[in-house]
Amino acid sequence: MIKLTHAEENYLKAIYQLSEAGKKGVSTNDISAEMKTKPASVSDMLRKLGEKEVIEYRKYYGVHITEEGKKFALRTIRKQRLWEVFLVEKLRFAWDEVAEVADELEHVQSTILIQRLDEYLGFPKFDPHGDPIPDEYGDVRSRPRLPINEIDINGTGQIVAVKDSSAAFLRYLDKVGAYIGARIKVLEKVEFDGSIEILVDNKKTIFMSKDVAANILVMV
Amino acid sequence: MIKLTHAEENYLKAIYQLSEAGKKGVSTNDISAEMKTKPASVSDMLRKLGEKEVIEYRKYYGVHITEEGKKFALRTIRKQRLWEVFLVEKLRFAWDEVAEVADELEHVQSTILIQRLDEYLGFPKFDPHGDPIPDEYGDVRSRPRLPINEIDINGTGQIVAVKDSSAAFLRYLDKVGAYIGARIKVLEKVEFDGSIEILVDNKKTIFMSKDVAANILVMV
DNA sequence: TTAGTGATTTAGGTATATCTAAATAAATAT
DNA sequence: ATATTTATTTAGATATACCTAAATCACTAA
Ligand SMILES: [Mn+2]
Ligand SMILES: [Mn+2]
Ligand SMILES: [Mn+2]
Ligand SMILES: [Mn+2]
Repeated sequence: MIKLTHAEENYLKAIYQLSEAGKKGVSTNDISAEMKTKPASVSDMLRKLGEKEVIEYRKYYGVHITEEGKKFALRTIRKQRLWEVFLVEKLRFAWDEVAEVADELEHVQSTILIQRLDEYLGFPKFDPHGDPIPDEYGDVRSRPRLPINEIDINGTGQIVAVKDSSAAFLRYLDKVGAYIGARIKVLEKVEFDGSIEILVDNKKTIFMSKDVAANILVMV
Repeated sequence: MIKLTHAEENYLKAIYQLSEAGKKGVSTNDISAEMKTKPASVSDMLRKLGEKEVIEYRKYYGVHITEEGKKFALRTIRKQRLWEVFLVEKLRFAWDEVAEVADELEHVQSTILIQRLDEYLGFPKFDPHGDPIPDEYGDVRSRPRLPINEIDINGTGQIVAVKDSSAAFLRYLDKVGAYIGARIKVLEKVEFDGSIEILVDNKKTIFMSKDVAANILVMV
């Protein structure tokens, strides 16, 4: 049976998520940026992950995650997101405060711990950022969702997730009053810079840049 | 500010607990046995802990923990015991199943996490094995307690802790029906081998060896 | 089609945490 | 008081996970 270290789990999760985002092979530099380590360290790690056959690694041509690798990555992601739910729902963490702690908790090794946590939380399907929680077999049920900037004028929907989970972005959303579950309607799209005005819960209007809008995901 | 690695935290906790048990300096071999590492590895670690001034280390003469070291050890112990309470109270772990998992969870770095966990658990004062949980300043309020074999015939009391927290011992206690909180009365002490018969909750009698009795702590 | 640039890997180094085997200090027994 | 035993440390290795600097590969632009 393959065993992964904490560092290997972190890299593999990053590789999985980068490959989901981009579809094609993931580059050393992308991983380096995501992991905040130097490209040289990434090359080292890719060799090791290749040997463990959780990625397919061709020098100079980026990596692809294997089926086996996906299973490991999804297991880590499941743990991360369950712990995020725990921190928010049970320990009253804000959604911008969970990243660091969940990034440690996700490495605790215990199958029963995760099963029990899942049960204790009521088998949540989504984490505090709207991201789907894989089940124990690695199945992810993802909802169809669109960034706000791709919604037509007068189109309506419900905020279901954020693409960027950085503390800075999340705190900004808190400040302007955008949150998961909010019902929105697109009131105006400025041709010039793509900025957008939305109505939240039929009460409040929010102006946002195209950049912000692109990071808020809505179910129509 | 001193930073300790996971391994250093584990060693320091072991050293603290061994020195509490024995009072005098702790030997390399004792630590080696407790940590399940070789004496050579312990020597290495002692040098490092000495440099960080959490222990006082004189080669060949064992170690003493410093005041600074005690603070760190008690912080780790606090975290371990709070997580043990969480696992038992919230996730329905048995008291013999928590050791391994809590031994990982105790290393998660987040002051707020522990404060919130403490609050969430209702500020418990004792862990599932009856051991006191230090407060956030490292103060431990320990109850006076005696091993059953030191109680006189017809003496009564309440089981408040176990000295040995190994899964084997705890499962044995489950089997014979001894548990934290049980009210007991010493019915007989066999002169020959020190074995003891007790009455539990005025209902059930249990025979136990002196060895077992010595590991069950009672408040009189 | 080749020179140059940027991406990537390799080489060599540090720090942590372990090990085995050898050396040495301390404790014990004769 | 010395020899033997036991405890402990040191020496030298391995494995992980990083780093910087140098080398090398791949792609692109002339
Ligand atoms: Mn992580
Ligand atoms: Mn999340
Ligand atoms: Mn531990
Ligand atoms: Mn305990």
